[in-house]
Amino acid sequence: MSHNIPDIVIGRLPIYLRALTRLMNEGHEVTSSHELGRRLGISSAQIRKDLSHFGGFGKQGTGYQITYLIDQLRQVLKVNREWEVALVGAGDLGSALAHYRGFSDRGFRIACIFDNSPQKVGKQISTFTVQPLNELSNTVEEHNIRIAMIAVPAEKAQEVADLLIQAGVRAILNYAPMNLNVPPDVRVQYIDPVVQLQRMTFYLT
Amino acid sequence: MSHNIPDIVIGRLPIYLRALTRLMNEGHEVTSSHELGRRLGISSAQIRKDLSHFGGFGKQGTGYQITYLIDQLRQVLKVNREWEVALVGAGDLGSALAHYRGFSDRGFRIACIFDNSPQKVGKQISTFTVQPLNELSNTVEEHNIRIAMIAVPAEKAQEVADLLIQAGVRAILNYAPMNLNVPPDVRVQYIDPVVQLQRMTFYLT
DNA sequence: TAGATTGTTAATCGATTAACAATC
DNA sequence: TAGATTGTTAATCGATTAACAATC
Repeated sequence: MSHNIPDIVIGRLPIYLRALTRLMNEGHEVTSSHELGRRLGISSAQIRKDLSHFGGFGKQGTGYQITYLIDQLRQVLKVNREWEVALVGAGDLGSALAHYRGFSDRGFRIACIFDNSPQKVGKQISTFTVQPLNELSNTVEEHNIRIAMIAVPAEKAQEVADLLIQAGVRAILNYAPMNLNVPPDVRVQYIDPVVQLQRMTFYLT
Repeated sequence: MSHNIPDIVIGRLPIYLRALTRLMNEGHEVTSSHELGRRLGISSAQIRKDLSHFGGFGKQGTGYQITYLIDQLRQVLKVNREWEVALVGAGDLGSALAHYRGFSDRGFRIACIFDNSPQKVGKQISTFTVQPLNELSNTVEEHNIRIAMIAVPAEKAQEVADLLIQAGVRAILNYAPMNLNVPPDVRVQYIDPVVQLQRMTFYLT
């Protein structure tokens, strides 16, 4: 079972989870590695191999009980609970994230929003009041927050990351278009739409 | 040179390009595979190998002229021009994208925005007027637009994708949290913040 | 039983790394 | 020249796929 799972396998589990949830909402009760693979453009062998790292979740001849597999994957990924997330940056993007309704049923809840511009501090965004950056350490430590999203300009991203890590954050979703330098026990994921667009233009004729 | 470049290599080039631009802005004129690798957490061998697919851009003993390498990578990725992008969805996220200033100097320009809600159509967002979805085909075809961003609810994403592809789009950046079914000559990239968060919680203690 | 599909092993494929001659 | 770094080849490492016995 769970010896040392490759990163790349962990990276696919949320995709499986999303597809399974969709299948469930469409009224399916059971699926197979073939059906899931067809939907995702992944080989059925890979899906079975990936899942086998964590246990035998299926039945020969019939496949996988969808609700059961969803439960198991949520457990593996530790999203069978609600994680509080700190959001730094209350610009257009930060506001859009604050309003986004899609976090809560997938394991996350924004708990606080920070910004250092005087125009933003004190502002009401969704159900939150924007806090100044100098309250970040206290708030994050008090709530024992381990996850943060950075939606500030590139020039500020590294210093914000340093602050967050200092306060105990160990997972960062960085929307600023730059690489962050972090200690080895901190995970970072990046969202840069321009990078993703540039990954496609090469193939356009 | 350019026989059949692995996807994964193409995927790293925009990261190199971003880091090189940053180095340039910091005043550097020359860099090495070691320096770049250190910044990105990538081995120097991999960077040299990746670049060697497209030519010899460096000099033994000294490294890479940054402005030259940037030029070459922009050429390889075909972002040494400005691509017009169609944006579908004028909600919080669509609006944030419309206001984002970071596209233009990296090869992209939003050219039009579509939404099918009566409250949104006709609305002014940034410098755009939101157009109804039934104008999508005409506008996309007229401008010969090849790239689109989808920022609509998950339930609508597949039908919007079908419309876009029908109109000639061949590269889609999908913000809706679901997999799209597209023909093999269409590239899709996905942005789902929850997936990225779920890739990190596994590692939290 | 016949048909289907899992979980796993072994084979294949591809990507990363190490090493070094070439050379600035 | 001495030191540094590239581009490339070969070795290593890891991930994907194919195949199939087990079994529902």
